[in-house]
Amino acid sequence: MKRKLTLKQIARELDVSISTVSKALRDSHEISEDTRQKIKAFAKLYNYKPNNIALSLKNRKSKTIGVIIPEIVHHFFTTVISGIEQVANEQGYHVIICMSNNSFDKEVINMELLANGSIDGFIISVAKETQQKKDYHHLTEVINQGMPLVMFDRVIEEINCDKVIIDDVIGAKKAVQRLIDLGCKNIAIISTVDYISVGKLRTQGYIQALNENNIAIDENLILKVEDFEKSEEEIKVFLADKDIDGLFAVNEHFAIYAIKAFTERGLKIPEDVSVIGFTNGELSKLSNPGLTTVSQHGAEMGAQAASLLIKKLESTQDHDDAFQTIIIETGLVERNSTKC
Amino acid sequence: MKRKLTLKQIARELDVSISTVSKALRDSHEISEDTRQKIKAFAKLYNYKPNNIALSLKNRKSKTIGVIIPEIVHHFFTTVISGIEQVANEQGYHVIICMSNNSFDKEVINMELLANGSIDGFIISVAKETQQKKDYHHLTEVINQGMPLVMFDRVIEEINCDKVIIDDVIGAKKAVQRLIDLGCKNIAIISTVDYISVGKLRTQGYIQALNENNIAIDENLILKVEDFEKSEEEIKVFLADKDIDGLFAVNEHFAIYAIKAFTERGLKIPEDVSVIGFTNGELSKLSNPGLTTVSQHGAEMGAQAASLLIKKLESTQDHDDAFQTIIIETGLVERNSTKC
DNA sequence: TTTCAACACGAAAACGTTGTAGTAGTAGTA
DNA sequence: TACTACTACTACAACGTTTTCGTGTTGAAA
Repeated sequence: MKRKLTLKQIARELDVSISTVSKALRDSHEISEDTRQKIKAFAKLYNYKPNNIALSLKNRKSKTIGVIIPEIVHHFFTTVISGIEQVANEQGYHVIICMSNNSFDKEVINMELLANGSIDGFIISVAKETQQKKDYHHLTEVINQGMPLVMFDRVIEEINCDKVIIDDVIGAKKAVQRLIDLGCKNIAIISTVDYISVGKLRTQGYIQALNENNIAIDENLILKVEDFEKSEEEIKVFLADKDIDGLFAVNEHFAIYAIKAFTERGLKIPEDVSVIGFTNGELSKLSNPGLTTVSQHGAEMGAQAASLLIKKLESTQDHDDAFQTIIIETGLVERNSTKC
Repeated sequence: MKRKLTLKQIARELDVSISTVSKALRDSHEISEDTRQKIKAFAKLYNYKPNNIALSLKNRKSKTIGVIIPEIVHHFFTTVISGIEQVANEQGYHVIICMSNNSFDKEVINMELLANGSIDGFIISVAKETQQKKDYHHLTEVINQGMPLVMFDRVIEEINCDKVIIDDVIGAKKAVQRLIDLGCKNIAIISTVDYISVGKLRTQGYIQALNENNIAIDENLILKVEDFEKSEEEIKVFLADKDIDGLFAVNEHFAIYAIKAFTERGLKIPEDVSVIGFTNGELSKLSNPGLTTVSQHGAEMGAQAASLLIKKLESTQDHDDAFQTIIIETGLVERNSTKC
């Protein structure tokens, strides 16, 4: 198998020194026009490309950002990645992605893999399991090594670093307020167990909205889904006997399962029940009826996260440890699952 | 910012040579039990981790596989990645992912980034734009450099390399045959323009199924979607005046747009029209009614691709250029969009 | 006493770069 | 002639590893 062309080979071939080749290719004025042209022509002909690994080793940086996401299924993460790539590429950085699949172990392994030289900094949304376990040693370790880290979406408060989040509370509140404005009297919520930060916060928003409108909280109308895998069944059972006219779900899946459950009971959306989900993804767009959702502006989040990270990477001040938390505004995309 | 601990620092600290440290950490018998323990304890205490970049440079391999996918939205790709990771991790390889976002340029840039040392081999599903442009220089270049490459799903016939595909023709044929067996008389297909290989092949399957059942091909029942972005509208218009009782769509999106269009016309699924999609993803599961689809066994594909690649990577024979094409069987997952 | 193996360690090269410092050779100046 | 200045290069160190090949010190056998 042919090895890649190196400076050394070019040097030998053209009977000059390695330094000369390197300099010629970087257009150094130290090298005569003649030699420069000759070397450049040769390099181009044989398609010379510098070895990134060697460069990384030499420069002690890779100009690469590592992104760790828990699951790729959510369209939301795709938009975040797009945002990250946009900004990163503009600034001459590359992006590589690893999936943790919501597994703590995988998150740790992937971070260790990348942290040992491959990348200059992390952008991460932590795995469910990590939030649950509350074991953050891999995160603190990376930070202690002096590698910048930016968290987005699923962040961990205890960790001191830059963060980009949406205001889950306000986002949820907006959604529930909309349901109230539409005249809904009995509004239920389908959320997640509390160790998932976003679930917890969105539930808070739900409660605040009700409180501010002097509507009593009915614990029976709050479902905290335990197991994502079995959520469809859980939701069906939960909704089976509920007499509600409004529903707020903390993600797309739950909202769609709910619509399914309602439809099967013969209820009409939005005539009988208005439903609002969270995360404006593919599913919401394609669902039937189209799902009204809180939109998270993923691209914006990704862009901000990348900006923060790169700023840290390029700052020469070693102890610029003023960490920021950027809050991205949410929107409300109205479709046909809410009456107008 | 603290630098990572290196062998050199350990050596200086413990007043031994770098070689000694390296050997001690790798449990060489050349080093006395005493020193070995001392060094290992120190390394553990200060959490020494070898620098991957240096290792890659030295070994001229990174034990990392690069995966390039066109879009992450499709649940299908997620399952493929899982399959790849499964096999790769078992064999001590890591996986990094880059998205081309279906852009030719991004595909090229990402490949060049990874090819220059970061990875040992590629697993790729090419971008739409690449298939359209028929510009494969980045692929051939990588191959010429001796870097193994495995294509999956969207493959390019002209390129000589290992491939993992499903039999799109047979998969489509199965689906259409099912519609015929269900008693459908007028079966339409929503496909893509022919430069997308899978679209072309699935259309062939459709035609074969009809032929084998002595049903005449009606060109009016064949839609080849040009622009993904505008597909919803295109499909709506196409279906507006069609009197059909069966529909086969070459992906989930098209199937769901079709169902939406039918529903808006007041037609019932599956009573009036049976619909089958391709790719058994999230959308099919969550759509209402659940969508009957051809399943592609993504994890299996990923696993096979990774196996093929690793086999090539570990084979010492330089000219083991017998390339394989593995065909993964498709299944049919029946849900409620087809009557039973 | 000499010779030799075993032991425990160190020096150095290599992977592919880049940048600094050094050095021939030439031309110009006093 | 002798000095300087410039041109056009080359040598070398460094990034962090691993590994091969020394090498000095023992202790034991001859």
